[in-house]
Amino acid sequence: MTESLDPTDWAILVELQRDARISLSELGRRVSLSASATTERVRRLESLGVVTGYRAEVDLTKVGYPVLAVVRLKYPGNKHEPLHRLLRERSEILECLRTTGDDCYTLKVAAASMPHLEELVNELTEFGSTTTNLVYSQTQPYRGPQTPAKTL
Amino acid sequence: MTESLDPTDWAILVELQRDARISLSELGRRVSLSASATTERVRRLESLGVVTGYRAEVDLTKVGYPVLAVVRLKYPGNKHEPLHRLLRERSEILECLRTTGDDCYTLKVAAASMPHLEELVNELTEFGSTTTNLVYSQTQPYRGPQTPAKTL
DNA sequence: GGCTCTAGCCGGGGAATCGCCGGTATATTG
DNA sequence: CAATATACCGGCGATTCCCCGGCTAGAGCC
Repeated sequence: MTESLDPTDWAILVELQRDARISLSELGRRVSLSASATTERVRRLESLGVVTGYRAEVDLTKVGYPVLAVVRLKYPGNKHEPLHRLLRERSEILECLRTTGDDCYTLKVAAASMPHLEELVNELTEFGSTTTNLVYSQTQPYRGPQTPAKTL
Repeated sequence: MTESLDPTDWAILVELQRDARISLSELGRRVSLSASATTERVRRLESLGVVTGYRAEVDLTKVGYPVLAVVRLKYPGNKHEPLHRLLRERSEILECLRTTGDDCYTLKVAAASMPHLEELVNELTEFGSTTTNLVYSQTQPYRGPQTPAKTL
């Protein structure tokens, strides 16, 4: 905290969200900075925890998981360890959001087939009642913020 | 298509999903391959579209978007262009899944504050009725598949 | 078997990059 | 004003990248 990010930092974040594997020199060129200054800023963003990592994005269909679903889980109990264990074990569960509302958890799940999805949902139903919606398409795979937040 | 991925390809995918900015030499060391063979495989995975990109992962709170919400949108019409335009313009909308079920769209939205979230939801409500759930926490920011799908 | 073709891997060498150091200009502080 | 801190640049050796040719194993064919 709590140095806010200046426009150059935002430019770096935008570029690295677009392509995280460009060289630091190339990144410097794009944000009009020398390579060493760029390196310094990126290191700073990493050590401040602003950038938490770099991930390759994979086409789920092409790696054998063509079925994508959103599963909402109504979880009455308060024993969360077994669920967390399942999340760790099952890399088919891509994302797990704990939310307000009746459905305490919203999960994004990838499956190889409908039987596979059924099996996954069955495992989740051990914990509570589930609502499953299949995903037709997703607009962008993922995107992060591109501009500083307006202070209201 | 449709060369399936061998164990070495999967090892590469796992490593690049964990840290997409390691050098190709280091990646080669981790998967027990020479740098040039590793490069060749990575290029192949990219050109096949298995790897669709590399993204820096950003801490939303630290860049000024501490409020995360799941918004489900019931969209009766079939005019999707205005919605798609909103998605492109508003980088606060991180993800948009079109799904089966009553709520045609499930969105993941980041906001700077509750008033900001309200404004975003108002914009979405132009298109249909919305259901909003705030996110307390998310287990892992994101994760992709780590193993080949079992063929059933 | 013997031949060819191909896929996949290795190694090498020049160009580019990385990591680290010192030096400079501006702003802040005592 | 002096001292410190911040952010930047440039330069140097070590590493990595990129592209090439060569090697080996396996498939297909005669």
